[in-house]
Amino acid sequence: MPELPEVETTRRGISPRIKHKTIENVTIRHRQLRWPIPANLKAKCKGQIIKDVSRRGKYLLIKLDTGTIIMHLGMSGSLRVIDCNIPPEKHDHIDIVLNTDKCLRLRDPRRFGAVLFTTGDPLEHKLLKHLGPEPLEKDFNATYLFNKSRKRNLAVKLFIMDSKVVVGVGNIYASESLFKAGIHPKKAAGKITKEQYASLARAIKSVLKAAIKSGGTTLRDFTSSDGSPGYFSQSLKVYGRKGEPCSKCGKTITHSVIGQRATYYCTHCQK
DNA sequence: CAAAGGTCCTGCTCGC
DNA sequence: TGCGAGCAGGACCTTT
Repeated sequence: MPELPEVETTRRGISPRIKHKTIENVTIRHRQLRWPIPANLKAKCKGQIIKDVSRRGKYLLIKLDTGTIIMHLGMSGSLRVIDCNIPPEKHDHIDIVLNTDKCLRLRDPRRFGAVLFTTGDPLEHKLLKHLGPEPLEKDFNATYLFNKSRKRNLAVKLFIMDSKVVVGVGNIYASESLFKAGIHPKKAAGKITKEQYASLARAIKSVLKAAIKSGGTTLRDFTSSDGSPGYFSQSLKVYGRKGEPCSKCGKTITHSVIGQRATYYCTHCQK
C-alpha cells in the first residue's frame, strides 16, 4: 500500500490532529511487527508532548520532548486518528492515546511495518542513516543518478527502487516513472545516458508530486488518515494494466517480473 | 496456489 | 588469499 505519496498523505492527515497533543497512554495489542515494538515504548511516550510529525523516505518521525517514534507502514500499514472508544479490529496493533479522547491507531495486517523509538537523532538511526536523497529535493537529479549508476549492471527499475539510491520510489511509481521517461525497466542502470536520467529524474518528481496531490494511490484498501481513499489509481498509465492499450501508442502493455516484483511497461515506448 | 504496495539481511561471485 | 562491492534470493505475514 504505502509508497512515498501514501506516507506523505498520511503524515499530512495525522499531523494537525496529533501535533502539540500529550500522549496519555500507549496500548500495544500485538508487539511482533517487522521487529518487536520496544518494551519501553509506553514508558518513553507517556506524558510526552508531540512536537512534530515529519517524514524521511517512507519512515514517519513523530518527535516528542525526549526522543522520536520511528514508524514504517510496511506493505499494508495505515494510520488513523480516531475516537478511543471505537473498538479495535483484528489487525489494529497499537494505539497511541492522546489527551483529546482520540488515539493514533496503527493497522497492519501483514505486519511488515515497524514502530521503534530513539532518543538520539533519528536521521542517525541505523535504518535511516544510509538512505539516499529525497526524490523531490534538488540534489536528486540527472548528475546524481548518472554518477551513482556507473558500473551498475542491475535493471534500472531495481536501481531506482534501492533506498540507498533514492528513497520513496516503490513498485507502482517505479513502473509509472519509467514509462513516463520512455526507459525500459530491464535496461542496465549503468548503460543509461545522462539525458535519459534527466528525463527519469523529472518523471519521478512529477509522478510523485501528482500522486501526493491526489491523495495517494488506492489499491485494495488504502485510505488516508480520515478514511477517504486516494484517487491516483485512476491516473496510473501502466501499473496493473497488463493487456490494455498503451495510452501513448496503443500497443499492448506488457507485464513481467523483475526482482520478484510485478513490472508493467510498453515495449514500443520504452527502450 | 499465487500474488499483493517494502526492505532488511545473508551469502555468493567477481575483480583487484 | 583477502576484502569490498554488487547482486540475487530469502525472510518476515495475512488476505484475496
